Amino acid sequence: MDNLLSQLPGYALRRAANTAMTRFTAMLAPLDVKITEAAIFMLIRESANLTSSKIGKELEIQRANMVPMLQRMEDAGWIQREAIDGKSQAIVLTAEGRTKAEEVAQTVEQFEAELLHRVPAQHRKHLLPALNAIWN
Amino acid sequence: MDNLLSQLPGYALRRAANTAMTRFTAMLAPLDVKITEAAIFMLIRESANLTSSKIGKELEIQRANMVPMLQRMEDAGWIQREAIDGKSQAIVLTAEGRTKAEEVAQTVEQFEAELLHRVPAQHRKHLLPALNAIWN
DNA sequence: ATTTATTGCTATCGTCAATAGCATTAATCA
DNA sequence: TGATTAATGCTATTGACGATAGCAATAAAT
Repeated sequence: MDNLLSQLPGYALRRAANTAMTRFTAMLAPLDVKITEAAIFMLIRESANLTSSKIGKELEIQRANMVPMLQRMEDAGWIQREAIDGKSQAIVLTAEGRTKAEEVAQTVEQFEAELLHRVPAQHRKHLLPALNAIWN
Repeated sequence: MDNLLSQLPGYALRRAANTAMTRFTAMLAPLDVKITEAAIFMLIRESANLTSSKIGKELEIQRANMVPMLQRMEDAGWIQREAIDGKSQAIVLTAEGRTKAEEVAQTVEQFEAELLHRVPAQHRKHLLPALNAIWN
């Protein structure tokens, strides 16, 4: 009965993403970090002088939806805003935020390793290029 | 800058699913059918005497979340409930629902074909087993 | 200098999934 | 058989994430 739907790549994609993200959510929970915040951490950890809209463009998160994310991250003491000009503000990690970012990076690494491990070896190297072809 | 995250299978999985589901949503919109409803249609189209909780188990949708779905599908005139015993009810397609189910199935086929087409040929046959390994 | 684009924001909505709890009925087993 | 346990369908609420429409201020472009 399940055969039916699990023959469909689109359905499998949805289910796989769901399963993986549930797992990732659980792994991030002890850090009190959400998935999207983890992505933001990964980004600003490596690049300085990113603004909200630059991050949004990169992660394809709309400006309007960046606001509460960054607000929470600021309230948590992880990021600070620094005026670039009268319009733009750089999103900068605080000391606490840097620590959190490293913990996140470590969790990401673990999560990604687990994920790949689930995929049979003969399919493993095809996963990333296949997925990237779907959204790029 | 994107290189960073798009090296991560988990991130790619999330983005790919997102892109694909956005596309699927758009394709279903003219039918006034939502993604989860499409899955339900695909299921009850092929199996008779499914109950809400059987569908839920199959699709891993919680009982509580099945309620508004089936309610909407009933209000739309696509399904009917038929008592099996004092506790369970079969979810049955109406005539209108059968038509809708066929349209959905056709849309699914189109969507799945498009999706596979996006994946470079050399990775194509690996996608389904890789994804199924992740959630199964 | 004026028009256009960008930035950050408010407010609101939609989809999907999760949790906790409840009443009714069916199934189990002592 | 009678009492316990499990299953079914439901209400109510919450959370994460994404989408749209619109606004005021500022920067960039012509």
